[in-house]
Amino acid sequence: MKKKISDSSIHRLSLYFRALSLFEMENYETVSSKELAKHEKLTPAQIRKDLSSFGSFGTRGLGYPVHELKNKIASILGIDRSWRVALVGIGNIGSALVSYKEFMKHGFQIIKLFDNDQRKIGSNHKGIIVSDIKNIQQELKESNIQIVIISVPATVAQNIVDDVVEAGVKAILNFAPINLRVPDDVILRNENMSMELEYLSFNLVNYSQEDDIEEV
Amino acid sequence: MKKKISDSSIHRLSLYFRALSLFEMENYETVSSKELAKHEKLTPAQIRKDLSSFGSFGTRGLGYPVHELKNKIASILGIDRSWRVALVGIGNIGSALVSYKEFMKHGFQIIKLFDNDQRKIGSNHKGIIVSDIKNIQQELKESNIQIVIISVPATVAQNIVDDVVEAGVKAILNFAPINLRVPDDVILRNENMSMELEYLSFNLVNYSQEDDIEEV
DNA sequence: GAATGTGAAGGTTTTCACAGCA
DNA sequence: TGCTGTGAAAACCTTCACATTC
Repeated sequence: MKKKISDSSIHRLSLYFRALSLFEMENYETVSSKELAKHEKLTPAQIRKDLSSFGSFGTRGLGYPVHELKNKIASILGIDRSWRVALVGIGNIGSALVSYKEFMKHGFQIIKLFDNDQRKIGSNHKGIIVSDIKNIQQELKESNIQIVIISVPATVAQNIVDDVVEAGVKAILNFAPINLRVPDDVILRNENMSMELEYLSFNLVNYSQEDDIEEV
Repeated sequence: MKKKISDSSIHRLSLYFRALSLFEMENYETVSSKELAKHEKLTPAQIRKDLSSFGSFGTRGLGYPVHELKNKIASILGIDRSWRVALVGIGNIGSALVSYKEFMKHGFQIIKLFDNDQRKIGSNHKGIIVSDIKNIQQELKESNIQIVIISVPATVAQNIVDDVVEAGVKAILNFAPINLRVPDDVILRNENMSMELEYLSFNLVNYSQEDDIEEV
């Protein structure tokens, strides 16, 4: 057991979960890898391979039981429970994330907010009082926070992450456009929104229709 | 020429650009693949490979000229120019993106906003008057929009994308948690913020320290 | 001496194709 | 018959290692 699961495979599990939620709402009992593949623009073989690394969930000749598979994936992804999340930096992006319903839907409960701006400290965002970042270590521990979202300017992000790590948090989602250093036992992911726009511009510049005629 | 550049390679170019901007600010003249690699937690070989698919930018024994390479990458990524961007859906996420400075820094100018909410239409966000989504096709064409950002609820996203495509836009960045259909000549990228949180929870659940002892 | 540029090797991920089961 | 589960093959991506250049 316990082969390494690839990053892309984990990401695809999120897609499967989302697709299955939709199929469930439309009262599908079962769904085939082919249908799922079509829905998410993937190949049936890939879906079967992905799922097979966690077990045999389907029935030959029939497909996968929608409700059951959805629950199974939720459990694999760890979104069948509630996660205690804190968010640091109540700027543009930060405020938007506090109200972002998709997070709650998947069990990510933002229950603590931090900022260093005196005007924001003590204010109420969606029922949460903003704490002073000075007390972050203590408060993260007290509230048993499991995941921290960083949405502060790049210049201060590393210092904050150091505090967060020292407070014992093992999972961090970083929106600051900078590469942060964390110890090996801490999982860090970056959300870099410019990156996808740059991907678009790269493709607009390099692969516009006309080019396709040429070869080699 | 014209080998296919991989998605991850394009994404890494964005990282190189960011790192080079920093090195430039610190007045580095040249930088080696080793230094860049350390900065972005990659391998030197990978950086050299990535860059070599676009040309020979370095000097053996010396490294890469920071300023020049930065400009070169900007040109490859197409961020050495200004892009005309429209944003649809002035909700939580939408409003945050309008004020997101990283976009402007990389040449992505949000110059049109659309919404279907009568209370928002006509209002002013960062100097832009929100247009009625009814007129989206005409206004996208009139303003020569090249990239559209979708930040509307999942239920209405496909309809809007259909309009956007019909207006001739070839690049779309989608924040709605749904898989959108577009023709082959339109580039669509998805920004799925829950996905990264789910990646974190997967790892918290499946790979906590203790497990590492076991094998096979 | 130092660091690039790059074929070749090695590793990982995806796809194929089919045996096996409902 | 229809669709899963899975080894094997193919495709893709990363790392190695070294000849080459400054």
